[in-house]
Amino acid sequence: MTRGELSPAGTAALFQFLRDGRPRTRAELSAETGLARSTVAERIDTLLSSGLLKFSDKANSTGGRPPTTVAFNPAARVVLAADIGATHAKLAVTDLAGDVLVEEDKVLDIANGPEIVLREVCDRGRALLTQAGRDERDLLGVGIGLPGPVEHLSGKPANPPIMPGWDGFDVPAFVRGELGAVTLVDNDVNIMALGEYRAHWAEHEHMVFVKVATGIGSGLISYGRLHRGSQGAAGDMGHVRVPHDTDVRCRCGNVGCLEAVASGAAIAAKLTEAGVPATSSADVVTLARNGSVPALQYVRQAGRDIGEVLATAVSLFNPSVLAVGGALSLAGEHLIAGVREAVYQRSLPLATQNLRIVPLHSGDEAGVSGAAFMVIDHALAAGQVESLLTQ
Amino acid sequence: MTRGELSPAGTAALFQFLRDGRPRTRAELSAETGLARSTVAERIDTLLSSGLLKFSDKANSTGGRPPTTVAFNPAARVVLAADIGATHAKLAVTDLAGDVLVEEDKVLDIANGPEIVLREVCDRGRALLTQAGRDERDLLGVGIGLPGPVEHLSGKPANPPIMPGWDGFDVPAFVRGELGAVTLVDNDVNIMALGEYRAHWAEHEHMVFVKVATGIGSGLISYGRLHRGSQGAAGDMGHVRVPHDTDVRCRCGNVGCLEAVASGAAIAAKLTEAGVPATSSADVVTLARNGSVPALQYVRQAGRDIGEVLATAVSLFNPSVLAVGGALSLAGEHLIAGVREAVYQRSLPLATQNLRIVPLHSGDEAGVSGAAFMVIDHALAAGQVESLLTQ
DNA sequence: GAACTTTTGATTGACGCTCATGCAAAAGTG
DNA sequence: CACTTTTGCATGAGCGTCAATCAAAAGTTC
Repeated sequence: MTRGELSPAGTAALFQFLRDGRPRTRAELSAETGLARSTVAERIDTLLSSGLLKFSDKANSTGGRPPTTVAFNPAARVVLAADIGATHAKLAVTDLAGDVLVEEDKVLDIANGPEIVLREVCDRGRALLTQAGRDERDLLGVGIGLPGPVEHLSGKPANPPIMPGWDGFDVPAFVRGELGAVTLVDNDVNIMALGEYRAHWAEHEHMVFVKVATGIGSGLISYGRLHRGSQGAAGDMGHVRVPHDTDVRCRCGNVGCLEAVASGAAIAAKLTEAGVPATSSADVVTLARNGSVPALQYVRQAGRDIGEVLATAVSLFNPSVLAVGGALSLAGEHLIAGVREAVYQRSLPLATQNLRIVPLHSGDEAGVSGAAFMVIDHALAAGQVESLLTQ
Repeated sequence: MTRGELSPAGTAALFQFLRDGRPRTRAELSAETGLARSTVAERIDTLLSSGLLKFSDKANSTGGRPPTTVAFNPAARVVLAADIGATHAKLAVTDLAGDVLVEEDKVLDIANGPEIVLREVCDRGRALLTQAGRDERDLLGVGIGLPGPVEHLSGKPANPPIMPGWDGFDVPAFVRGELGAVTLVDNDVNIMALGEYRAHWAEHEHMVFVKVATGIGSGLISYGRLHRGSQGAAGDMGHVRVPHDTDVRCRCGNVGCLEAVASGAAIAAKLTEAGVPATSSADVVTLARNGSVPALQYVRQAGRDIGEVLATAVSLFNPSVLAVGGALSLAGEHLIAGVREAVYQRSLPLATQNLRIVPLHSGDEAGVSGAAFMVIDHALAAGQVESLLTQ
């Protein structure tokens, strides 16, 4: 009787050991998993020929033949990631480590509706694949971030305020029709949170990410996983009440909403009123960078206001990392300084003693990186790897 | 070659299918799992003899011999659960469905320190076991809730404000020494949240539970799992700022804390000041039940204040259930009415359209029930069941 | 360069788990 | 009582895992 051909479940289980990217020798794997050397060897062979593993450097010899090591091979497949905003999009092809291989910024108008926008994304995606030297058969999946609430399970936008024509549109079905690949969708703040978390803070359990731009939103990571909420609406911060400024009217109809007080749009309005013309977050950032005193003051105060709300989030959610990103965070350290000021003042010592309040480390790649991780986490999870072994 | 004796992993996997308590026939299990009839039969035998399954009613005949059904047997083991408060404790022995078999309320002072308190809990626990007709060998584990922050992984209280002598005490080691059973510990609000969730809202993904008594705290359930936070301090609501009343000083040194405005202690103080003497939450409840107008007004206003903070929690966390419990919630519908008023006013429609704001369904059993579920979930999870099969 | 050490790949038989099958007894229905 | 369906028991085939062995490969040490 010859030895068995393959055990998909067992092989996938071994692969999970190697997901972290650290190279290991066969002997180490045998010891770690408790499997026999022959079993490990056979499974390694399967994984090597599927491409999911690759040979790594030889380890140091201890007097005899040095052991070869094998490691996760991020180049086995690629992911197409799209971070779609209201007026432009960033596309990228990443490897399985979430590292961007090629990327591209595109001007597009989300208001053109899903067919036009998504077809363009798919067309440019194909071009990027080619540019990266890969093709559609290498696609592990497609990850898309959209600027509005998304029901993640179905991939359909849910009552998005700024995406005419997108409500209920079956994004995964459309993209699958174009590119033939599994497609996952989430809102842009969530994928930024995921990208920042997985790229820089994965050893922490809980994180809060806040994006301050034209609007204000946040993403929550609980036990390393995005907390999406029951409507996919978790992280909404824009219409939380700020503990002062209760007279400011918000477009939502309420008063004192954070977005009406501390968003890029709100600051621009305040500046204009103060005689310093500004219409957008970008204007505010430019002014702040050029040393405009009122701009700096307003940005810092916005940081404090946001910090007031984040103090509540910190008390409730008790994260160990609070990351601040979005266009307004590009106006130097003033925003985050205001956030720190308010959070440390308003939170109990227990909640802040191990809390790090940091600017976004990922820069503007956070979105596509997170979209990629969303796909990678799904497709490389336990129970999904088997399908990658046959090919 | 005879058929194999047992496959612990596979048998445990079959058991997970039956965890929901629904009786099933062997044929159904074979179809659901894809396993052969003979394999299912053998595993069922193993589970029956371990006691984890029991025979259930016969299903209806379709013309021939009616199939027997098997179901999860909650009586296979028992759990000792303790919900320890500042001045008294509730102990219970539950079955594996979390149902209370026997229970007991005890007066005790947490300030006596861990040895005295825990020894008494263990002694009474043994008595309760006997009363339930079981003994220590039937113990699946012990679950304990404590009135302060707990590092759940180690089971050690972490800087508890009202538990002198408990800081860093190794509760699981002590209890294991007394009763020889696995012991899990968490704070009392978390176990109440878990108890309420598992007993009444398990089909929902996300829940927020708030306990309003002498203090104010909350427990968060994310994807059916307690979100404990990085210091085990998640859910702290007492020192979140209320968007008005910013002049009220709190014992924590800050101003405008929710606890200084809306807790049972705060209401009692306000009533006393208004000429209606009251010193505790219980006094407030009694007054409110007797129709004291100022008491009703203050309770309702406390509900609004708490609702203001919960509105933020709802926006951020986007639960589908918000459960309100704690001593003050016993003062009729006034507290929850205030909560509803503020939450619905201050939250976006997307977050509230599927939100239910409900009083605690579990009553004062929520704590022990949650402590039991904490143990059950841990011990009956994938990978833990195997150890129960050998015996 | 030779002897030694350690890893690797290939081979083998033993063993245990799962499956499909068959059969007789059990326990109902009509 | 004939019929139907479930159940328990037995059997051999197939497959995966393991332990053991051996020879080749690839370094280190003297």
